[in-house]
Amino acid sequence: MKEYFIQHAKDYVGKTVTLKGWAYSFRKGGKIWFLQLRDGTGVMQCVVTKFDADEASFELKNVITQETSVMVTGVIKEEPRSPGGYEILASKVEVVAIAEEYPISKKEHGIDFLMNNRHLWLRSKRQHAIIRIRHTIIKAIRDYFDDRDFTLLDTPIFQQAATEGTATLFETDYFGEKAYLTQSGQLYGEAGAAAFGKIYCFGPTFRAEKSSTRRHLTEFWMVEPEMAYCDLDMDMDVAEDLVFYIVSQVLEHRRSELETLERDISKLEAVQSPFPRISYTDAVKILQENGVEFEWGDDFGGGDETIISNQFPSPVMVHRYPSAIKAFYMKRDPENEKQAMALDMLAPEGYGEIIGGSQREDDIDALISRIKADGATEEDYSWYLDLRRYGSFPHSGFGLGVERVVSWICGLKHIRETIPFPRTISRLNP
RNA sequence: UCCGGAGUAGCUCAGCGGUAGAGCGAGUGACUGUUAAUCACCAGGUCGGGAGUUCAAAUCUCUCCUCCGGAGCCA
Repeated sequence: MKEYFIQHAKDYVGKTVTLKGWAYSFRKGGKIWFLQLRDGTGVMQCVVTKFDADEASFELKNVITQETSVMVTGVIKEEPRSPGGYEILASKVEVVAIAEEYPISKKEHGIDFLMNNRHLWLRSKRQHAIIRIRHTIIKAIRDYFDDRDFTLLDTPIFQQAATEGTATLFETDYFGEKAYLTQSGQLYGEAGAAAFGKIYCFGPTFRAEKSSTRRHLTEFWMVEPEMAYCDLDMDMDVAEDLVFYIVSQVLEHRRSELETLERDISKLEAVQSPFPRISYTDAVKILQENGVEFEWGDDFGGGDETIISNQFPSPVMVHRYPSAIKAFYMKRDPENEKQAMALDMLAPEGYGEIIGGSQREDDIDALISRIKADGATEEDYSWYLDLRRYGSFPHSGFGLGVERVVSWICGLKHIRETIPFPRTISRLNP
């Protein structure tokens, strides 16, 4: 049996079709009633009159409630008076299940109420638009790597050792042993780069940070490419190219969703490659010129990132951070030991860091001494060190946080709306 | 963890020592072009929990809980 979806309504003009969905809203009259039918792909106005529909269908106006599941059969026609430009003149309306009084109305609600009803809130226009843009962003990421000879390498979620510092690990019991939820697939990605040349991993990531801010989730999605025979400049080339591609795909395929969100699209259209690349040292100068008391060696706070990113319409890449504030696996700058071959990409409009990456340390002795300096042992990282023992190679990669990108592209005030069921420090349900 | 704000009807809020309120939503009725419809009628409450002050507490005090905003923390 053929299925019909509201987003393809223009292909159905003049045809009799059956639409299946839920009652989004309605207006009831004495001899006519209007039903806005939502089917997940769009909203269609259904017109039910005493003359065109059978009596049983017409009388359903007395029992139908918001979010009642219904099937409507009728002819699709163009209609300027309809919100979507098309409507269906119903010959038959069938109720599948009457909905109880729906808690989410079209008026204002507080964020706590909406988050408690997240499973229902997803049905509303705005959330629908965000999740569809998220989908397009994720598809763009996958297409980007798949089309450029990267191999997908799925990395484990249960891990034995930390990648990004032990303070933010979620600990779990693994048959009597301690295991941790992954903070990053990177170390495994490096093994993959030695096997396949160019790989990416893409999956959920967990950070037990006690951060309660508009840009932190405890569970978020990250894509991490890792590339053999790739230095920091090449790494930045890929990061820039990927983000530019994501933005262009959203602009091409999700314009109406951006409009639903009232996103200033000109800000996205202003994103142009090449993206600016500045060193950490230059970034410090920008801060100082803007009156911020900042010393070389400190890490940027949220406000600092905003000042830096506001200098540019495109995302800006800051490279060569002080090695002291960066992870053990990052290669030192051959020209300055105090700097790591690291890069962060900061999104425009104050959305902060969307990418963090680096050229990796390929010298085994340097790695071992830093592992020890962090209080860990060679044993803890024995398989990782094997990657340097058996054909060490220059390589680089980065991680892109999907929700930060969704938040920026959608122009959201808070990251909690970027994922269907957000996990934050204060929310585990629904 | 710190600072600030808030918990009153299904929802959003007003009331701030003296009879528990409004708008929206729900319900009932009218309407053949509605877009957050309009109009009329109507139901709806352990004022976050506990303790205290007072003749009297939604209102003042203490305490706990929850949420929100910011800071810190955080590739």
